[in-house]
Amino acid sequence: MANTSATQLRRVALEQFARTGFAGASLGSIGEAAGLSKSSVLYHYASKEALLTAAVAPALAEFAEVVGSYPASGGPEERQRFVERFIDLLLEHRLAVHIFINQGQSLKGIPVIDRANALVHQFGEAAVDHIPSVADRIRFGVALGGAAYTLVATETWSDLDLTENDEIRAALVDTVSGLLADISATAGTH
Amino acid sequence: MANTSATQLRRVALEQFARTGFAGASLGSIGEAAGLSKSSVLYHYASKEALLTAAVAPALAEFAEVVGSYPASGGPEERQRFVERFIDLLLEHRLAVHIFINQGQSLKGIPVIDRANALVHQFGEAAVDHIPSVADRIRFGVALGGAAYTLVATETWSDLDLTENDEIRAALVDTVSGLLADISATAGTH
DNA sequence: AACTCTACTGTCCGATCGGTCAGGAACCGA
DNA sequence: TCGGTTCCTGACCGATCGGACAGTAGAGTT
Repeated sequence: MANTSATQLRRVALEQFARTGFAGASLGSIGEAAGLSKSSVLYHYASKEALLTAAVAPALAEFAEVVGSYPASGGPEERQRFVERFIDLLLEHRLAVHIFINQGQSLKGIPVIDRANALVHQFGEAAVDHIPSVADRIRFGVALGGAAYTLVATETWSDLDLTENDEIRAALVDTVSGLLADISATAGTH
Repeated sequence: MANTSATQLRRVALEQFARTGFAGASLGSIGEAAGLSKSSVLYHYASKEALLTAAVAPALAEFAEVVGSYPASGGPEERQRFVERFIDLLLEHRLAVHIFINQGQSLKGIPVIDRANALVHQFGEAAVDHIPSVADRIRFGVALGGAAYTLVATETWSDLDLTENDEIRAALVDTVSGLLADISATAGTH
């Protein structure tokens, strides 16, 4: 029941949309990779856009939850918990995150992408709100963006299994926590 | 002489290839944005692939130079100089870097992209060679990948002029240097 | 005036795109 | 055995893609 054609299509589509881009991935090649015809893809999902929506929906929901839990004001232990949640989100949904980051602008107009863009914007505003200096905002961007990018790059250029790799998770949490700790140290003085 | 149709086309093409993806950007839309017809685009560049090649050529040349100057063994002051060169490269050629990072896999087979991929690979190998621990490799990835991503994201979601912004450059150099300093500190002990 | 070269364009072509539609095969409870 | 539902398919359509090609306007040259 868990491995239906519909879920298989979602998986394949997510990967191709992330790798080749939404425009570059054709319904035919997605169907072929899933062992189906183009017509069958359109049987399960009414349109290419609907397939994209279904493919990124779980990531979007979890992303919204994590962004909502951002501790604008809070102690270092709350911040630590947030970083871990964020890293876990990136690990689990790195393909969807890759789509949001790299195609968020060119796919404007597609509702699910607009919702993701709104979340990113809201996240950025919340962060900028309590991070006054340019240097600290850059640090914030390098920390979170760097973590997101590193996961995609690692998967692209090596063959490590990221989902089950606690060492990588720990290293990411450590690096990002370190960067953000520098921020709260200086931001706390304003 | 500097602002010919050919150079204008290169600029427009670089931006559209980065934003919409190589597959998503059509010769017609590139020509339209440059005030020319699709036929004129193909007059100046024999094919879409040739246009891509011409658009990223300067970035690729400089990238090769910078990667070649990577100080596998060297003091902290050499490392500092390398970081500054790298950040300047990202600032100047961030659109091309964006293409290399995000479309390097899907555009395999195009010579100029293969050359860029080889450089990235060579860069990664050189780094991994003298960075033994997983934690430090992650730190390395977050530092350089995060810097590259942050520039593109900043340009995407804000309207700052990055080329002339010394504050951002300084913040990036500082952040990346800090991360890499942690690496040389621990890597020196092996 | 005739010629040449450069920059540019409109038209046409085959391939591929997303999407529609009619229908086939397997299984269903009645 | 039958009608209904689910899953899947090939054939087809209009649009758009990258690219080929013939031709034109204009500036120089002789």
